[in-house]
Amino acid sequence: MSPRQPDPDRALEVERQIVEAARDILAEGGMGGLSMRLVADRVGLSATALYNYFENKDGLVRRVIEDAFRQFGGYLADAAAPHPRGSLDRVQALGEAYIRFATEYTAYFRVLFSIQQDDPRTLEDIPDEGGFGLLQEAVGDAIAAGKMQPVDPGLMALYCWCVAHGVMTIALACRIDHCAEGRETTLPTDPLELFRAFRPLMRDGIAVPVPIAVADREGVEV
Amino acid sequence: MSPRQPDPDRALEVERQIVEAARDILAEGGMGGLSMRLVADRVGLSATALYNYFENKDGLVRRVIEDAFRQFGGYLADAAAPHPRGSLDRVQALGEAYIRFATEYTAYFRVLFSIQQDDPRTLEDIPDEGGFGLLQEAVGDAIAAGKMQPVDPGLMALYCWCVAHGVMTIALACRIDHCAEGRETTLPTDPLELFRAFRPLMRDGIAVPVPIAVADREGVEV
DNA sequence: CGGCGTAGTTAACGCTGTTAGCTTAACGCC
DNA sequence: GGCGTTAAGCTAACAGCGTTAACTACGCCG
Repeated sequence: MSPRQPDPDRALEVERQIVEAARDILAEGGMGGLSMRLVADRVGLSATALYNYFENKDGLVRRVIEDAFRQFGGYLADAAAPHPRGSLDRVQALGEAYIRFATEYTAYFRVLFSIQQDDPRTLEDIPDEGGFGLLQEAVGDAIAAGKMQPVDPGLMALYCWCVAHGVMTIALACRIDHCAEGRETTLPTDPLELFRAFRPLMRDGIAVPVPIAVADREGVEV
Repeated sequence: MSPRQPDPDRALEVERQIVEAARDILAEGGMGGLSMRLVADRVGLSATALYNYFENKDGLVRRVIEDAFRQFGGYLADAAAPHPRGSLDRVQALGEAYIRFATEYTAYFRVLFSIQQDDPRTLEDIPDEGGFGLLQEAVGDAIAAGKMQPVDPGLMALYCWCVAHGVMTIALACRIDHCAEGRETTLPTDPLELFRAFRPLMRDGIAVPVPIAVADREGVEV
């Protein structure tokens, strides 16, 4: 016995090339442009050879997504780094970086947060450690510093995430400018500008505040 | 001459059956389960016959989406009807109906607001008249009634939409409960509950308010 | 050298959207 | 009634997809 030994280094190298090709194709033409045969052509293999490295197309895509999530996490971390912990600016910077990443790497974002797939399990590992944990930490610090409402940091972080994610997904699915047709004032069509326009509403709320000290001084009026 | 006349009534009836079959298949198995041959089988035609009624698969899907958007608009209108115009409850009811529709008709919602497609133009007509216009109206009334911050109603409506949409798309793409792993408190995993948990944050903002009357009385403390 | 396992190949299956070409049926007119 | 015209359907086919089965070339070890 003792047949031919597998070469782990070479296998990893080929695997890396496959993932890289798949990533490029995905970034170029989106999910619809990705096929096993095309990936195989790029790395100079036949389509069936890919099945030696990945169980199936789903496995390959999953791998690309994992890498993209890691890159996403790094992107967010870089954006947060310049801002001091406990500051609202740090939270805002994370939100804006979220939008910028989605704008810059739209094809990735589309795949990362597609609502098409029936099994959201594939996404459950990476975003938490990468992105959401970072946001939750920043939010927790800001709450501890008295800059944000003293609520559950997880809930607060999730809320901030929802706003940024909502802005981006709506911007990708619909044309915002069309929502405002026939209006006098114009809405920002750029997602980042829109997100920034939301800042006052996020900070101070959508309802007219009823400050206690003022409320018992006179009738509620704004 | 004088050849055979086309029968518009029958053509419309067949077209209706095709759309209905496509809608059902979409609701059952999502976008991935929809194929021309399957639709054709359901209505007792061959796949190629569908091309007499729709330009291609995209056209058929677009038609189904249009219908779904109309249904969506009606769903929202029904939810808003019981609440008086100008009330915050009406706005909140619209938001909750948004979540409920997405939960109840998930397959529709996935197709309606997919971020996969590269052309968001297809979505641009219906949602405005159906859903967004309604929300914008409710928000405008609430602002006029002094219940909401006096900002551009379009911007305010878009903000509310982003929150609801963010909640739903995140819930569909990731598992919320996994975001909170290893935490002491638990986050609501149900989208509707989560949206309701966000209500205080939406109302009063995420930042600690600094009421003027209180701020100059003592140091800022919460 | 003989055997064995790795890493690749080609051929094929069943599916997809879509087109071309053919057939059937209904209608009005002579 | 027969005929031309046309709507509406059909089958066959093409190119592409993910995936499996069967086969081949290569290198190691005993």
